[in-house]
Amino acid sequence: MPLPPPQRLLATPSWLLTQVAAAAGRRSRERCEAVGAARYHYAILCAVEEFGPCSQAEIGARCHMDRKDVAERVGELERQHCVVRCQDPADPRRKLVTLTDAGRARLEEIAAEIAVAQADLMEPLDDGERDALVAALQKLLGR
Amino acid sequence: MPLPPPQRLLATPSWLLTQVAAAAGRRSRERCEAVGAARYHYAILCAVEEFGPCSQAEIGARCHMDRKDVAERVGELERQHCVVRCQDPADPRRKLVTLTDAGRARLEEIAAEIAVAQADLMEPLDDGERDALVAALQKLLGR
DNA sequence: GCCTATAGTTGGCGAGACCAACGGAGCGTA
DNA sequence: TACGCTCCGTTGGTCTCGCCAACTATAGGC
Repeated sequence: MPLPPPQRLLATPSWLLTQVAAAAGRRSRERCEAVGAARYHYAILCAVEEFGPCSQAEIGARCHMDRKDVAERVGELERQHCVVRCQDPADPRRKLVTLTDAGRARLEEIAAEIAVAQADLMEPLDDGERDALVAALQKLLGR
Repeated sequence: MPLPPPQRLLATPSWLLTQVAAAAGRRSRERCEAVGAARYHYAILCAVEEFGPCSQAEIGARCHMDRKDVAERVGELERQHCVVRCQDPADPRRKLVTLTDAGRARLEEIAAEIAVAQADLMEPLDDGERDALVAALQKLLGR
């Protein structure tokens, strides 16, 4: 039987967000690990799929990831032949990350797992509540 | 100018939660550090204030913290004379954590900082949206 | 008197967010 | 043209947070 948390914490959005995000992260991580992937990989693959070959800096800016972490994870994806890295002819500083066919298949594989995790997480909410939650989070993010 | 994230991520609650929780955590942490405290300290002080002298195990269960972390943080609070730890006469295994006057003052000090962080975080939302967000998060947590 | 469960403590791990420094390369300007 | 500033990728760290394993001591049921 779970003991109720202190009222102060229950009224503190940052605490609630931390708790729920931890639970959501756990679910997503477990699902990703089931197919041998990490959460970062999903974000990178999504970015490369939607915005085409793009630099690591752009991936980091779009997915709110540190440059270091992008470099590491892209390296992992490259070793799995999910993406290829090649120098940008227009600017040799940049390395363009391109999705391969294997990467596209991998993306859909991970996406299916992620979808299960989301459904599991959001199960207690009805459709209206889910939409409201997502909208509120997007609003908080968009600054 | 912030580049927009991939649509897939924007539609993924767990990703949104992680991002917003990270931003919220950053704000709260900065505010807590301004008065030389950690976020864990606030949770512990809240629990002890609301539920009276209680065991470390109970604090952990209520605040969703690992026993190890509770022990460490309570030790820090004790060194700052914010709480006292004494053996439970009814069960020598338990250590009852009790709030001191200094601890109560410290709690209010930290609470004021936390409140600023919350107001800052939730600024883009109107009252209705805030209530809906908090209610949805509580619902997701309550399982 | 056993056996299991619980409480506290110690030590460690892994994921994530973040920061600092470096070399290489673009770009504007004097 | 040469300088300075900025950006990109890379390496090597740090810090928080959640979590797990092992150990000792004790409670409670059998």
